[in-house]
Amino acid sequence: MAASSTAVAATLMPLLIRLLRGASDLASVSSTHAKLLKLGTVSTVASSNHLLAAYCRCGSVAHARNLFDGMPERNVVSWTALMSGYAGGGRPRAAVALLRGMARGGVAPNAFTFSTAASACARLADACLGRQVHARAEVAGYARDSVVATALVDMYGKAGRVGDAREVFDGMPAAARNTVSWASMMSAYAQNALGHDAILLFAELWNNGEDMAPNHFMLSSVMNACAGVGRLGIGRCVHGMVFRHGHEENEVIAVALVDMYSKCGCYDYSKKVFDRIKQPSVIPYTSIIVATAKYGLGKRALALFSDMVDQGVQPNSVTLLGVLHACSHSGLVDTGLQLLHSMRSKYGINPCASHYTCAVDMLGRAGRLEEAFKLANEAQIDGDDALMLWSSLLSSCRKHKRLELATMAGEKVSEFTQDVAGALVAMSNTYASAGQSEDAAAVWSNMRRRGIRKDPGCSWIEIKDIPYVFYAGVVSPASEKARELMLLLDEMEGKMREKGYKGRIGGARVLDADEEEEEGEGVMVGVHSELLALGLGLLVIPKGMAIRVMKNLRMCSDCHEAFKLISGIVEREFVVRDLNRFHHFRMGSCSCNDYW
DNA sequence: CTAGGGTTAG
Repeated sequence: MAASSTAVAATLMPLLIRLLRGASDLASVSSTHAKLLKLGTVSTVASSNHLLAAYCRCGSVAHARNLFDGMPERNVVSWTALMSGYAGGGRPRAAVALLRGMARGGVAPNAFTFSTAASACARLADACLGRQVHARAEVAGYARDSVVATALVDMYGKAGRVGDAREVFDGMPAAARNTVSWASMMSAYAQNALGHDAILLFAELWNNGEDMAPNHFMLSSVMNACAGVGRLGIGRCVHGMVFRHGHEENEVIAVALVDMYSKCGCYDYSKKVFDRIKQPSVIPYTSIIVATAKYGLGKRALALFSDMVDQGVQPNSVTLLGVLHACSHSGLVDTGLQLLHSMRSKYGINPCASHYTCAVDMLGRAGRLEEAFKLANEAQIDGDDALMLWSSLLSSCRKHKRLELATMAGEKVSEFTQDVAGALVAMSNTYASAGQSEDAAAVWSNMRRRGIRKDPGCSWIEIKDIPYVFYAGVVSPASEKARELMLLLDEMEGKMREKGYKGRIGGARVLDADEEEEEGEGVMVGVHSELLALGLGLLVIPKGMAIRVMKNLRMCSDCHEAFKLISGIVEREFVVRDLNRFHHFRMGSCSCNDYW
């Protein structure tokens, strides 16, 4: 009798296990669980582990936990399965905490455990916790395992510690570095605004002739890097690889391409790629809407949005932000306000800080500053989000020369202690443009006293696939080209004077090779970096080709004016990507119609 | 039986 029931169990078990592996819903896992209980075999560690994993896969960590708690014996697989369940179920902190639990239970973690724990830390973007996991993995001898090390690279990258990520990557045995490891290191760079380094690493992999076909993960990471830094040349080359390796139907790749072309100043290509996507989901739609917004094509962005809704695609919070941006950059202020106030009822999305900031910016840009202040106060935003909101108001006040309101916004800003550099510079510039240079200088000396430094503004231009970066007021290294560049800008300045231009674009210093750039001493900086980049473009990019310049800050109105004039003088097209949007200069005017 | 990577915004 007993022998026959054991025999039945032995034949049924593999079947039930197979059933579990294919199960994706709670009901079928539960019913298999019941059958296993009837057979009396559930108490073995292996069958319980199968059940644990199945509960986690179908998203019911609570059931998994119950089962786990009732297990008389647990091994490393049981612990790791549960950990993976927590990590995937949006409770990464609980996942990592299990590491301590298993130590108490006397179970030794393995490579699976550490990679799961590291990936949980990545989700948390918590370098401190991640470092502890790293240390434990090191002690246990798993830190150089291919998967564990790759998870650590990803973790450090997501936690903003690129240097640590690179250290783990470099410490891996060469044989352990596979496509995933390389792709993870590239995304670590790309996600930390170090796109040029991501591209260099990609090139390194390429030039070493490693026999590693780029998969769609790697290609989208690199494409993302190209988008971030506006490297059209490399981006096109990567597009070619996408074709050669047959990834052009992949939607994630297509989105990366849409994004890359739009951020490199090629809206038309971006739109072409988008139009080839068969059934675009919310992300490609959002991407093209944001792109359209950045080119100042507000009406077109709104049309794309209504297409999307007609197709039954649910917008998300990012989509609505994109649509608000479109309204903002095109002066469709009342449409934008209606959208803000109806997004909850129409699309079920609660406006959050970024939506309010965008709307406040839209009102401010349009000069409706009283309304902007009212909305800013009503929105009840606090924390770091509030800094963004008030900084944006501050720059609107400056643009519309409303010093009294600027001071109010400035007071709000000065309550913050972190990341205030940008706002303080805006405040100083506000005083400067109102002619109060002493107040402006006071803000600077206050910043110096508090040790607050601002990332310098810079611009860059890609020439024959190589980026050239410029900082305000200086050209280096000293070379024949540098001198030619200065002469050209002087010449342009002269021609612009005849057309009534009052700014100054020549006279940057040429730095000698061994000379270090000094700290900016005061409010006045020299020639802005975008003009230097433009000058190089004029020197070396053949006539007939558009010159594309990228900048890490917003374009100032003097430079904007200069670009317009020069486009008329030399009869060429320039595309400038600034922090927020694109400007397309042609025949003396700009696509933004001076509204930005 | 348990593990790592990619897309939209800021």
